[in-house]
Amino acid sequence: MPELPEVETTCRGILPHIIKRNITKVTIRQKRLRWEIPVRLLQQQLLAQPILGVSRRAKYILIELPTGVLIIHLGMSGTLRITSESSILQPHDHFVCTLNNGKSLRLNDPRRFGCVLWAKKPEELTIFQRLGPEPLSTEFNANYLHNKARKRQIAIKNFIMNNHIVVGVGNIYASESLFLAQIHPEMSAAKLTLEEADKLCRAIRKVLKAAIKAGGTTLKDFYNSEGKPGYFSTQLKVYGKTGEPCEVCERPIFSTIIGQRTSYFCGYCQVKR
DNA sequence: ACTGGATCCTGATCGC
DNA sequence: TGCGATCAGGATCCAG
Repeated sequence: MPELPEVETTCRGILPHIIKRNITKVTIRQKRLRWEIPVRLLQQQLLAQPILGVSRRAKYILIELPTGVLIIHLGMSGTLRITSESSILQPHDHFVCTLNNGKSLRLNDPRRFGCVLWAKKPEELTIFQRLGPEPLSTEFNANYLHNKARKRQIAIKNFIMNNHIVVGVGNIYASESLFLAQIHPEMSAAKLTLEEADKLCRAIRKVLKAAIKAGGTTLKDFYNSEGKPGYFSTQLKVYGKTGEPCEVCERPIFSTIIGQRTSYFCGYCQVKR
């Protein structure tokens, strides 16, 4: 799925096409996503109102209207694209907003792990209240991470992928960040020293910023709002590189399953302890 | 309060 | 070529 950089790329891509436009039609072809799309509520709330802004919180895309916020999550396989209003609907185009500029905003999500929600204010939703800090904010720092990690026996990789701890770090960028910070993904979070926490925070920020700059990572099916891929995959150091030489020490990259997710690391640069 | 595992889906790929 | 097994970028929920 889209991790934070892909969601950020999507937000930036759709913004100029939808800002200040009105939604003239809402089409919901499949309402059974992660949570059922509130069809009637959206039909009531979205029509004939100007879109005031587009932003992101965690991996949620927030489209602000005068009476509330349309909240979209892309799940594992979702894309949100701008197309011409007349272009033919594709399989898995579940949710479509037709705009008064001849364009459409389309959520396509084959696996249907995404969601479309409505809230007066996102903060009123439980799922938003539980979210940890944005990784690119000052709130996410060495002291915060070190303090949260105390007494947590879970593997550090799972820990940083937990959106109650910090948002936006998914399976790709977790592996990449830990490689950059030279921390073994299976190390228990409780062992994280303040120094390592600092290194890890910086690594997460660096990786995410670089990925945003590159327009995200396209493995196979991430495309931005204009249908183009992201180019961060050329900068990946370990993700998907089992057996290939580590860029630093030239020993082979290992992969293993941690918390049901494949994890990639260098067994030499990221010493286990 | 934490932790690991199951779970929601479709589609691509791989081995036989 | 066909078919079943396995694996995917997420995150919630549930049992222990």
